[in-house]
Amino acid sequence: MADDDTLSVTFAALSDPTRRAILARLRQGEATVGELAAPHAMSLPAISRHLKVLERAGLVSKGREAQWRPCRLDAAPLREVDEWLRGYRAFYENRIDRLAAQLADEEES
Amino acid sequence: MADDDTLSVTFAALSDPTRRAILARLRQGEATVGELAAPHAMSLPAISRHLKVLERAGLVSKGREAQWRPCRLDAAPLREVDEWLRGYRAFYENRIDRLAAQLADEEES
DNA sequence: CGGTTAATTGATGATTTGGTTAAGTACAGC
DNA sequence: GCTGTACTTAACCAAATCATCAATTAACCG
Repeated sequence: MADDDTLSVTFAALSDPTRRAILARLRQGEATVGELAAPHAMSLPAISRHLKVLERAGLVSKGREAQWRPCRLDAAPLREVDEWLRGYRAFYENRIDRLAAQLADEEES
Repeated sequence: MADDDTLSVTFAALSDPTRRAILARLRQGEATVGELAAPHAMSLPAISRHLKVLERAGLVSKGREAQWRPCRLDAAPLREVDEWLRGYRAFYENRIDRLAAQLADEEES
């Protein structure tokens, strides 16, 4: 990861497929740590730590209900990712259109 | 990083501010390794490695022109990020609108 | 109280990351 | 061919990451 700026922490949190799977699961609603761990061939402590990474990135928040820690998605940091991405959108959108336009230009000359 | 799926590699590459700065610089057009290194208080080898990370992620490609390696932005992987993000857009967009709606509901009841 | 369940924390270890300096490669030009 | 410029690779080191199992905390329940 290296730095602690929001974007770096967010991207780092998203760079692990297990963590992205957890986020995907949380779109369907709250889930306990155990429920989140179930689909993964991984120990519970490992999932607990992945959740801590997501929490530190502000992507997940945990409640306390008896001995359960219901987790829920907190997507706000993704908006920053979206805004960052916006600065690059022109470079990857309509790629085919722009390629076609370029080819047309070449043909004209 | 951990895994080698495209999205993981891309997010990992983006999780470093130096690398994001390099991408930002490349939006303005091609640049040599030395030119990319100049703004950073960091040795040239360090930048060279950052570039290799970006290359492996498919975000940058290098040419060869005499002893220079002109680098250019290759934004295609960012489209995948955009697509991934799309699945979460509903959770972070119109946050204020949805909050207002929720408050209105509460007031009604 | 004692036992079970849910989850976190500690200790450990392998691997990766991100930086350094020093040496090596490749090309340009005198 | 020699020298300087551009960049990469090698060797090394410190710190972070990601997993493990074992121990701990905390709450419920009979």
